[in-house]
Order: sequence, then structure tokens, then C-alpha cells
Amino acid sequence: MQHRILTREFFARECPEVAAELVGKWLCRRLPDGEIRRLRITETEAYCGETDTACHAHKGRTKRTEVLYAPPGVLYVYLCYGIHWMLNIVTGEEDRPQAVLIRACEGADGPGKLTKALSVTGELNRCTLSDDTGPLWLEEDGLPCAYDTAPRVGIGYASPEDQAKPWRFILRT
DNA sequence: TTAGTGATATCC
DNA sequence: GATATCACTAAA
Repeated sequence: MQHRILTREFFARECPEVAAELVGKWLCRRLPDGEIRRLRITETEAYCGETDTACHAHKGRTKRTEVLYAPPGVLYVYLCYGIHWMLNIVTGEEDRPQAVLIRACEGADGPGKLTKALSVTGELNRCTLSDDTGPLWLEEDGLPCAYDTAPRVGIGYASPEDQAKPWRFILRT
């Protein structure tokens, strides 16, 4: 099976669309020691713009959320609860704060475990997704895959309408 | 169910 | 400067 590396164009669309299509793709990471690890994405969530009260950027641009306004294909990595790194990929046009949270991969259930398994830390924040010579990239295998949708989790602070949005995408196995 | 953990945002 | 919050996990 020929794998194709996802390019910038893939991420230059509305984030629910990108989040849905990322399910079943391969997250590829070159570890600091040079070892390459590839994991299939099983779960994503979309965080979509200033109008989405669940999105970090819904209150506007700050030092932390600035990276969400970057061009598509940029990584947004931040620390949660002082322990866990969260891995996001910026989508949509530049100046539109949208991102897809990679919630889980095959063999790494949960966003904190995922970044631990791939040695993803704040060092990768603001990095641009690259090809297979860089620290992190994505591949597709061309196989169609089915997914289920569900409301997002852990966003109790968002408005009821935004909490109800089916912007969580889970690989159907 | 709850403790742990530290950056960020929001208040003095 | 201080403190309240947080897109989580592991241990019990």
C-alpha cells in the first residue's frame, strides 16, 4: 500500500471536515533518537473559531491562542492540568482560529497518553507539519473508513448549543 | 472518587 | 504579584 503524505491543502478547509477525514489517517513521528513511529488516528475533535465557545480562541487572540490563527498545517501543543500535552493541528485559512484535537490513536487511548507515546511536548508547539524528513507528519493509506460522531467531551464551560455539536469523530472498527 | 500538576488568564 | 481554572490520567 502506497502511503501519501498529507499536504497543506488537506488542512486548508473547515475544521469539522478535516477532523472527520483525519480519522483513520496515520500520525507519524520521528523521535529524538531517530526512530520513526506511526500510529493510526482513531479519534479527533473539531474546535472551530471564535464563535465556538468550546474553542480556546473564542475570547480572542492571546499569547496562548495566537498559534490558532496561523496558516493550516501548524501544530498547537499545550499543557493541560500541568501534566498532559494536547496535540492539535491548525486548520482553515490563516486568521481563522480553528484546530483539530487528536484525541486518540491506535494503542494510545486518550490525548495525554497519545502525546506521551509519541514524545510530543511543547517544543513542537508552532511547528509546521512537514514531510517524512521532519519531526511530525501525516500520511493517508487511501482506504476509506467509517466513523461515528458524538458530542465533544471535557468542555463543560462551553454554551449548551456548542456542547451539543457532533464534532467528535471516532473510528468505527 | 479524588489527588496530582503547572502554564495561562484574570483578577487585585 | 496572586489565585482560579483547565480539551486529563492513574490510583483507589
